[in-house]
Amino acid sequence: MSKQMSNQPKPRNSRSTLNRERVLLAAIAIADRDGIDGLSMRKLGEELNVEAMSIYNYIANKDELLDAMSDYIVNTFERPATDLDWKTALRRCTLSAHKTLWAHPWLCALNMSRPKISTASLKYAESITGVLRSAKFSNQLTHHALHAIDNHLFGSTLQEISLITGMQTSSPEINAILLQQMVNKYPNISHVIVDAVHDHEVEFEFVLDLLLDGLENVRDVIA
Amino acid sequence: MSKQMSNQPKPRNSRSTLNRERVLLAAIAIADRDGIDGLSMRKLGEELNVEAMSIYNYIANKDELLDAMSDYIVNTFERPATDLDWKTALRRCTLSAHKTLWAHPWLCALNMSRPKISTASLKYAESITGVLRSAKFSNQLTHHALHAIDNHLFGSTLQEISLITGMQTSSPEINAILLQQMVNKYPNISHVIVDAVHDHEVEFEFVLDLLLDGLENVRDVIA
DNA sequence: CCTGTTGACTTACACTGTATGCTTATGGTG
DNA sequence: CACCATAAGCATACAGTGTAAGTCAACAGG
Repeated sequence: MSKQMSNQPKPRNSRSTLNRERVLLAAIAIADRDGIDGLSMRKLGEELNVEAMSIYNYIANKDELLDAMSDYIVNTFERPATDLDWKTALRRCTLSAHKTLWAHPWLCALNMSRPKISTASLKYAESITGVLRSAKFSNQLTHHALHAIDNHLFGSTLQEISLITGMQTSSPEINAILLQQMVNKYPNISHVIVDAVHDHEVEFEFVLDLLLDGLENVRDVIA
Repeated sequence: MSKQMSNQPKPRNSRSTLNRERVLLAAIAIADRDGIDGLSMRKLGEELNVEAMSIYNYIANKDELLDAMSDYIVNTFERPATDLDWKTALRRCTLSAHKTLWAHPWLCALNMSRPKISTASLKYAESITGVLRSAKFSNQLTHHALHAIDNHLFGSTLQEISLITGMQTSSPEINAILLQQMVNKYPNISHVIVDAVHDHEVEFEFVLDLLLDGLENVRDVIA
């Protein structure tokens, strides 16, 4: 009976410097620094002072690594408070998640483009769904609301991020020239752009409120 | 003066079977068939009965190819009709674009993850902006509306597509088992899922209407 | 016919993820 | 204490990627 039951593959020898969490954190650090395309197994090994192949003792393949990275962060999403009214609670936690996504610019694209329905995402969705149900939304409307909020969170943030990084790749002067040329070709856009406030946070909140208010309205009209 | 001016790189020798459009169409066909990851320069060459390197006579690099593919399709987006009220016009062309995106499942992710502001996207945005301005939306609100609609179009569609393709990768039996396990772990989601209608088209339209109605409301309240 | 242009081909290189087999340190057991 | 099965880390190798560089042949204009 002295045989230890190690269902978790906890390494018992002190030699092992590696473990799943260290791999994950290093991978996230690289992705934050060099972008998700800059994350290769060899570079990850370098970061961990280990050969690339050693990493495969802790993850099955790169896809699983990417999934795990995504899960790791989604798990840190702030959950909706249960002692607030539904709108404030969802508003608050969505804005919090929005901020988290900005801290890891690669996460949006990763999460949206990979089909996996992870337990992390499910747990988060479960909490949101709970709030909506408590607020007397119908099943159908809860379903719509969940998707609407989720899409806005990931979709808008992704667009914000890719727009910004796109701007940053070209120099300011080039952007200025492009803007000048735009005035001729795209009069409507130019006109709007000039005196519209460009604040992602504001814009994100605006549409979020549009959705939340709209959902509330539909709920009350039907009821 | 017999020398022909060929500013467009039109090949004059009959030998050349290749041209930019043929490359583009073949690339789109492969992406539609095998997914965007299944599109490699060598496979593209094979499809065109040509070696991979020959393609580089018509495109600078793969990134430019991807941009061009995206542009090619965005250019086919139905433009908003000018003889309809703004809401119907935007509703109609957004639903049309939604359908087009579904026909090329790789487009959403591609377009959202690459920062480039293409002329194709700008032209489309210009037309939308025109409609909004004609409908007496303020500059600020037009700006918000444009982003809201655009985000919904690409964001929601991307999520729909990746969800579907995710389901398809695992077998139906596995999905059934997962669903069963979910009932315990995620009671709220399970409860909602059971009798909610799952129709992407309906869901997409629902949120779209939420946005359009909300925007109209904000416009009229402010005015 | 000759010649310069150009489009297609060939080769080569630096990457990628990862399958396979080897080495070596380690902790548990006799 | 000695041994050894185990597993962590390593080295090699392979198929695949995008693409730079150099070669070759077919065509058009003179």
